[in-house]
Amino acid sequence: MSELLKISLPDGSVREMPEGSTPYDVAAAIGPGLAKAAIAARVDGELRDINRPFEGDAELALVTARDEAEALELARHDFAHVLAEAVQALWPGTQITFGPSTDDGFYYDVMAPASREPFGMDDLPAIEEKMREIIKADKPLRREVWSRQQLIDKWAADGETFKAEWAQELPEGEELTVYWSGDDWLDMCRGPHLASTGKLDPQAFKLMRTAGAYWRGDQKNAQLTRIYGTGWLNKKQLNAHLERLEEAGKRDHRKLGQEMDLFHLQQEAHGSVFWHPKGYIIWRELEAYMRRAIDNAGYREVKTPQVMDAKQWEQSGHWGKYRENMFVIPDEVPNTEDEGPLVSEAADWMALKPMNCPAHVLIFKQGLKSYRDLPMRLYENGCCHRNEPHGALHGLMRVRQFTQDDAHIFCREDQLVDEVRNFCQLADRIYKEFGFTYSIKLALRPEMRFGSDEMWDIAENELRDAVAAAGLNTEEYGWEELPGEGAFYAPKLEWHLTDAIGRTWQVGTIQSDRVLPERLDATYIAEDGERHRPVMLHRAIFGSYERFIGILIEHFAGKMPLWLAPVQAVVATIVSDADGYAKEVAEKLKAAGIRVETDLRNEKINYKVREHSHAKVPHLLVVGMREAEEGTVAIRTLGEKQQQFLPLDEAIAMLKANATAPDLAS
RNA sequence: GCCGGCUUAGCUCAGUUGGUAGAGCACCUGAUUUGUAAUCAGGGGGCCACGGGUUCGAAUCCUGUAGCCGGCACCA
Repeated sequence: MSELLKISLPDGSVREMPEGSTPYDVAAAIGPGLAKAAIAARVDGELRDINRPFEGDAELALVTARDEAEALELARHDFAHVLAEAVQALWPGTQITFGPSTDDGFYYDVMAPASREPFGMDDLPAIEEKMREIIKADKPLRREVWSRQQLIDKWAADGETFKAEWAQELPEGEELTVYWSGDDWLDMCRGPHLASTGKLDPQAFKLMRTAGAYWRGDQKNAQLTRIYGTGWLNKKQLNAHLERLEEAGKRDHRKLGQEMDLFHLQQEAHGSVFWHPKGYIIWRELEAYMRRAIDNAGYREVKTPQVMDAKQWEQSGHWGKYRENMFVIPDEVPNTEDEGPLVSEAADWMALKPMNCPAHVLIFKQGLKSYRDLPMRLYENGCCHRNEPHGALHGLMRVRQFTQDDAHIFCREDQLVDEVRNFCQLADRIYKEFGFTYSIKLALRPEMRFGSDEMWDIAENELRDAVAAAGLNTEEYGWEELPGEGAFYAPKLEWHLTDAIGRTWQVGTIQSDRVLPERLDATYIAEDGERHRPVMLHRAIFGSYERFIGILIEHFAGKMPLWLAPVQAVVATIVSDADGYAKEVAEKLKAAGIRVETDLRNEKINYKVREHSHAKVPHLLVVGMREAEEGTVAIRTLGEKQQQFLPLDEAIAMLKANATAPDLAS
């Protein structure tokens, strides 16, 4: 005689259910409406299939489409399975690998059969069609527990070499599961899944693109085709998402950079930016802002050589570990007479600096340093060159020539945590002044590195401690540790900002480094009269001016805050009679430090308004004969419909106040 | 670097099965003196990314290269 299971529900009630019953049975027992609405279950906190029997007494919370996060996750995961099934149905012999859900959908990595090329955009409509068929067939998704050997045999028999390889590495003891789609297709998967493919809305997904992706994320492995889709609960959500993407496209800094005449890139200098006058105003404002910040924080600014001898790079370790990314140039005028080969010894080469750190150590090393000199904080707007993989270049976000707001802090061990914490606070203040929210990560020791494990233990722990001291190691700040992602000389704290379409980019960093001071033999004289090794903190907040400006443009959709706007005001006339007054207004604004232009063209005011609005000029000062006689201006502010009529003096005072940088505003 | 796609006027884009290149905006000229998101008319503009091939003939087909776009890998 089987016992009854006690199933506690969120409202505190307990239901007794026969052994072998499922969350669905509970839902059905409560009411037909709930049975229909329930799509999955949280059993003792774990998200599970609605049809998976209880294993004992349990706490149950039924999941419905109202639980949007869970519902989306389940749907996207199911879409991924349906995608894989569809591809195999269309092209037998296709190998499948993995297909997770993503922030806005799903993907699946597949390997096309040897008989055909990798899948491309042209294949997507057919796959979508097949996916809809599978969804409409309403195939039950059934969980089954398999042994590891069963899995290996199954994949080997099917010629699924990737799956077989993975199954080989699965742990022996663990409960391994597969999910059947109907009774003719299965994938190994932890689950959970919806009850059947028919729970998906066939109109709520769209395949977006294909891309190459390496098996297990390793360049040495085969390249699979990754098919990306976006997936939602219904068509309305899908359309809203597609609209969001379109809107995000309008914020793209590459597009706005061209439209607003800020900068351009061209083939002959790919990866290096041509800054136009308007774009460079933003740069100069940021530079001035950062100089104020570092002056106040006790840094001193320096400037170091662009090119140094390869011997120097050998000593710093860059020649050995970073040379692939360095622009190397011969330290010799080629002999044009016989064009003899240039020798390849490091001694005969020079290299453009990919980083500023060695040069800052060289400044530190000039003269004897006392413990009283520490911490010594050297700052540089350092222009670096890195020969990045061409596929990595991306507008302003990833370039080959860039300028870092780079500083190196030389300090004693006992000063380190304070320095890191102070830096965290400075970075926090600065990001907030720009209106950014950031996430913070700790990148741990990489495979290719200098220094002992003990040294890395210390370095990693002190960064952890400093972040904890600053209270930033929380979910709110997206705190996460990234194994293997550190630099070859030090672990890194990383600050990340997000672009228009949700990609995150590292901007700020601080790294505690004991390797470079050692390699370049930096020392100071301590209280004991002996030479000691300083610790070196590498740090940046903008990361690079290029990337930071790219993110600013996308964040503000080109509508820069007044203090950063390249043109802060345009004085536009209605009739030529007011030209004289318009010039006078512009002169006064200019004298007050406002970046102003005049528009005296013989065009209708509607035309001028439209044009300057498109150009995202924050303030349009319209003047006609009325304003000229009264000594006023009509101010139209970007994004506002109402205009303000102000006496000229008041208008100037207002603009001047609004154009103050946030760190200078009282 | 790898996979897929793209490259036509300053910009955004058309261009049928291969037959000698088009629009809108911008620009120039003229007219228009206008009160808050496009005044009208006329004009000039192209090595169809670059190289090689197929063809009587190539923007169009094939092939190589470069750059760009989306990912991957790598990274600020």
